[in-house]
Amino acid sequence: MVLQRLILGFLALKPMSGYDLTRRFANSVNHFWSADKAQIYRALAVLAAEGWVDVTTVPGAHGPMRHEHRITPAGRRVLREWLTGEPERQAARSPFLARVYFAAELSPAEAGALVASRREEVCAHLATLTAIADGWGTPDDRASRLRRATLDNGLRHARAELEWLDDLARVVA
Amino acid sequence: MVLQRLILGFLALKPMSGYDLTRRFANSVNHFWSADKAQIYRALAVLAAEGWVDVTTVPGAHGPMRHEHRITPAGRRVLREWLTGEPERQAARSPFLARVYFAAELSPAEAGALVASRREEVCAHLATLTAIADGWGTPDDRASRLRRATLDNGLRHARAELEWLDDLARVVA
DNA sequence: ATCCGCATGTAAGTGGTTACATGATTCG
DNA sequence: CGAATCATGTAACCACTTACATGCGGAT
Repeated sequence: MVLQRLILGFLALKPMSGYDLTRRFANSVNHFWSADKAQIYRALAVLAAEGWVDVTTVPGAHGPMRHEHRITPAGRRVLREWLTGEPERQAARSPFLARVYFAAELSPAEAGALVASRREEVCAHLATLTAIADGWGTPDDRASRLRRATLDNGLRHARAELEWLDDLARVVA
Repeated sequence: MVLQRLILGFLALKPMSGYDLTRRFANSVNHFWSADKAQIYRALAVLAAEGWVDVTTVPGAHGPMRHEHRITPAGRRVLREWLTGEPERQAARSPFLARVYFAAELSPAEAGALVASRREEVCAHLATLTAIADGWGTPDDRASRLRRATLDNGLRHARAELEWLDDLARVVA
């Protein structure tokens, strides 16, 4: 569902092939939504069947044929309805917190290693987000500011996680 | 995988039935892992088939028969291996950030409503976590402090989200 | 020739959700 | 007598992941 809507969002900007969308997902929304090509091709088939996109086959600039997907008026309606509709609730699922919950089974040293490895992951993630933000540059219009806000969200949460890890390090010791 | 390990974690504390586990999930780890009974019963069948739990049928105190699941030494080994093993990476997926990313399709008023409704959700979540924390009382041993830390994680992230929403409100206006 | 990037998809499996289905006991 | 709680599960479906499979065109 959300994946379909995200694809409609991208196609509202310009027509794209499954390949284009796969790259887009990888380098512009990957910090809050990951999707691989198997999923994307399937979702595109559904969108076409629903009449939310039209598909035309065009010769690729260098290589095989491209299937270009263009959003239809019905597709735009669906996109708007999603944006203004009821929020979907996401089930909380954190494998790391699951480990922390049962970390009393571990020695202080082992628990410390668990926390340390998490800290490294979060630092790496923070660095990734910062690099993406630098790459995007300073946002100048409303759309850019909103896209940038999704990155800031990740940055804030990463910093919150690091602060919490500092507390946790004291608990496991 | 993680669900199976969580169940082993609970069974390491004491033997339980699928019903017991369902309630446990609902009222002690729901803030970082949700699981419904259909999943839990399926996972228990797998754990039994792997030889990580033993099942005995005992008469229920009031009602039908209970299937009591007891962790085996092999099960304890699997639990320990999970706790000390490589961290599983979780795919980021936030339906709300997905909307924000494409919120330029909305009017300022509509985008404002989106942000406001999110704020209410987060406030409600914060209240829920606070209530759970009050219900648990002050942790006195290591295990309790670790369990409590999983709640503190949620509290920190909820507060970070609220701060970010304040920034976002300025962007959409 | 061979590898890389472009471009398309299918198949099998895992994990999670929702709805269905049954039946006992206890309390009002 | 009916509703709630205890207690068990199955079936169908949806979303996501991983691996497989194919083939063109351009660069080394």
